Amino acid sequence: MAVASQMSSKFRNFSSWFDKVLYEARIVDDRFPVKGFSVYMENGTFILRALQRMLEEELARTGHIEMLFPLVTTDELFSKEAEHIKGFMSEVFVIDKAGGKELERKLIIRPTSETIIYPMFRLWVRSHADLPLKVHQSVNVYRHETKATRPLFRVREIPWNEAHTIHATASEAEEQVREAIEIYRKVLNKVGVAYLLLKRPDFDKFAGARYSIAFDAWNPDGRVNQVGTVHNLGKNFAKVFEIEFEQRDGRRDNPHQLCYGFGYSRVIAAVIAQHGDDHGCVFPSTIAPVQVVIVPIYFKGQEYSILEYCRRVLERLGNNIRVRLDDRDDVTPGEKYYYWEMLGAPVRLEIGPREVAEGRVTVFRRDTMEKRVTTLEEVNDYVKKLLDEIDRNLAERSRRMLEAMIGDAQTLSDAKQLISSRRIARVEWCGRLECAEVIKENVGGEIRGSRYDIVEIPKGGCVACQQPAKEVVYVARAY
RNA sequence: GGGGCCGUGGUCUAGCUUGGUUAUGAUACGCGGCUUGGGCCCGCGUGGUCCCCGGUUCAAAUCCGGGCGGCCCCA
Repeated sequence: MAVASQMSSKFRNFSSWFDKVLYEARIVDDRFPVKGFSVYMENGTFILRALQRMLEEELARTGHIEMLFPLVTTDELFSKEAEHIKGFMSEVFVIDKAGGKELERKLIIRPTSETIIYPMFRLWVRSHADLPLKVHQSVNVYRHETKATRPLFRVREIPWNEAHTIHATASEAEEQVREAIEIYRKVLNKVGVAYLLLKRPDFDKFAGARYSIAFDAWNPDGRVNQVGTVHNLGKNFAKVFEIEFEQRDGRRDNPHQLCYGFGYSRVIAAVIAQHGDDHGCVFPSTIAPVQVVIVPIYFKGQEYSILEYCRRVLERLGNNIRVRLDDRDDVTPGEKYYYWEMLGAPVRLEIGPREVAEGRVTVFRRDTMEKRVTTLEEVNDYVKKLLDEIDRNLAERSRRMLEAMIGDAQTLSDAKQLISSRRIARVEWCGRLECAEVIKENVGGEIRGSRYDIVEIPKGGCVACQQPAKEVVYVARAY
């Protein structure tokens, strides 16, 4: 109950807290005059690239090859898979003019790249020896969101990584689902983002998929933030795109396919939203643009010796730590503290006459706002350990917050109570669409799915109809 | 999809109800001085299509219509 009633202002007024932080921490500038399109400033870009590197490293390690596919498809290709087109048509950007003239063949800007990549897969895949084929690309996709756009969360230009794989058998495809989940899990762990791993209900799966698994990150306003999804497409797309391969026994068949996507901008949003506080961003060391900032505290006449000592600390920290010496002399230390706290630097070293005299360094950790003291000799080890400790603490704190946000509900009104107090409701459901609609209408949140990572067995009746429940599902408002 | 609120220097904001001097203040920015252990202080200076288009009026930041953009609530 007392989950977040008090605490920082991100829980009280998430939108204005978030907008202010994005702007002041120089993550994105959302003042670009086209709705849903924003500018990634230096820190946003740094973090995006850092996430990209981490993810692509995992993808490469697991045998994914990187390619780059075109931005556009045709409406003929786009319309091949019936469910797919139904799911995306309403939010697609179309180019129908070029050079002032109507195009005889309209172009569709990718909202996702199945219809761009799969015609090529048809050409490339010949035999079982070509499989598995695992391809990925980090690109922007475009969706004309009709609901209110929100910076990083719901935008019309979406930076993400999408992977597309082809497999000979259903069980290999199943195995690939697990690998994909593991890849995303690793990256999200490195930045301490806590999420629910959910199998989406049938009515909410990816358009054209057999089933969809999603990573829903928690958010201070109670809405969940889908940061990644893994879809098992079965043979649906292979059939309509006529992808075939020759098996060992010479028979031809359609292969099984997966596609999975990892939303960079939404992960950035999750990191900021989950770890941030009243002072601004709190970044884990894995993605912090500046991991350690050194703030000299000058005193008249001692500027030189203090700065000299700072440089010695800087040298000891070596090249493996992203460290910055803030040697501005027209800004007071206090102002620098606020500045670097807003920017989310995990560690700050304060160095004034005391430290110089005693051969010590005062160490401030951003996550808990605590200060400790170490020595010049030990500063490197101390800081390295502390950075790891901060990463662990952020992840742990965020995970606990997620757990605290989840509440069990036996009745619709209990569930409604949970949703309106910005929490996530766990309920039992019979699996019928009518009841999903009843839940949505009466509770104010939608069924996001059932746990994929653990088994939860329903013990009672559906929260809506009281008939025997088939699954335990999570209900929340969503971005 | 329905309803409500809002848009004023880079940022936040007063003024709008009841139209009428040079659009208010803070912050930021630039220069100088003083300071430096949590946003210090003093002086001088820069910075505005009052979101856009149209209308009403002698006169519009202010009233009306439309558009664009943002926030919130409901479905």
